[in-house]
Amino acid sequence: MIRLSDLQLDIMQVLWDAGPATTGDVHQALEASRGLAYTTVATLLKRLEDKGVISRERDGRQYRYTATVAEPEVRRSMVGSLVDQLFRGDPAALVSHLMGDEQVSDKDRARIRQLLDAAENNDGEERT
Amino acid sequence: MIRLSDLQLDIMQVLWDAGPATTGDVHQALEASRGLAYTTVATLLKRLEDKGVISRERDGRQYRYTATVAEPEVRRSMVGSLVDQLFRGDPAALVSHLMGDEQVSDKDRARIRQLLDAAENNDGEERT
DNA sequence: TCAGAATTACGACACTTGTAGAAATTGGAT
DNA sequence: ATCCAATTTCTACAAGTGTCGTAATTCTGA
Repeated sequence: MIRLSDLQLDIMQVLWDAGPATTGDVHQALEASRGLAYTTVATLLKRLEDKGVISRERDGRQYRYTATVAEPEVRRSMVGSLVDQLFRGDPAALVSHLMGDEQVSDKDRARIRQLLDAAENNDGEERT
Repeated sequence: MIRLSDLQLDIMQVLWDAGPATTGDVHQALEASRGLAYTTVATLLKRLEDKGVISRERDGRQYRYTATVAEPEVRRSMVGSLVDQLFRGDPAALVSHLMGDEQVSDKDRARIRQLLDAAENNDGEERT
């Protein structure tokens, strides 16, 4: 089970979005939102490598880091944990929660319905 | 924003499910799944109290702990974080993920649709 | 070739969490 | 009044995380 913290996720996001990146690239990408010291970013990258979720390859004087786990995989893992933790393993309960949450806009709710309808149609197709 | 770890959540779950409970009660409730030392449970409860998510009240020689945050509130908070973190703040993307996740059974998917249909009907009613 | 700028490596420190033993407290039975 | 068993408090330690500074290394332009 992969479990990443907020900050770790922010870094992975950079690698997922931009592909292989150097410490400097990541540092810059997070400049606005986080404003971390360059060396902090370097430390974080090293730890993520130790953890096995990214790898690096020399590129001139620097390293270029690449995610070795894909975003959907991390999502699966983390959403799964959350569902187990907070919804007794019942994904439908999570959706139910979402539909009743004021934090979720009506627009979002509408989109969720559309989405479900689309999925429903696909099933219909398959059964034909 | 409330953020609780697995173990912390397990403890809260006991308080949510069983209502006010003593250290011994919690210890026993988690015996099977966790097998923690009595004093470990005591430490955890103290920390949760420091954190402000539970309170305690003397009851004879012992304390009785009560959750001061409700389960839905913690769900809101934690699901919100997850959505921000992993789905760029888009709850529909989370549902989309759920619908495409092999981890989620067809039965679950069917239930989610039902659930959405029910919600849809309610909206219809309101508009009548 | 060699000095300076860029980059990496290493070490540090504070905080949180998981874990539990030792010490102190205390309510109740005798 | 006192002792015991239950309960709480205190202390501790190992991991993991957020955060950097200093030291070491290494290209590269002059």
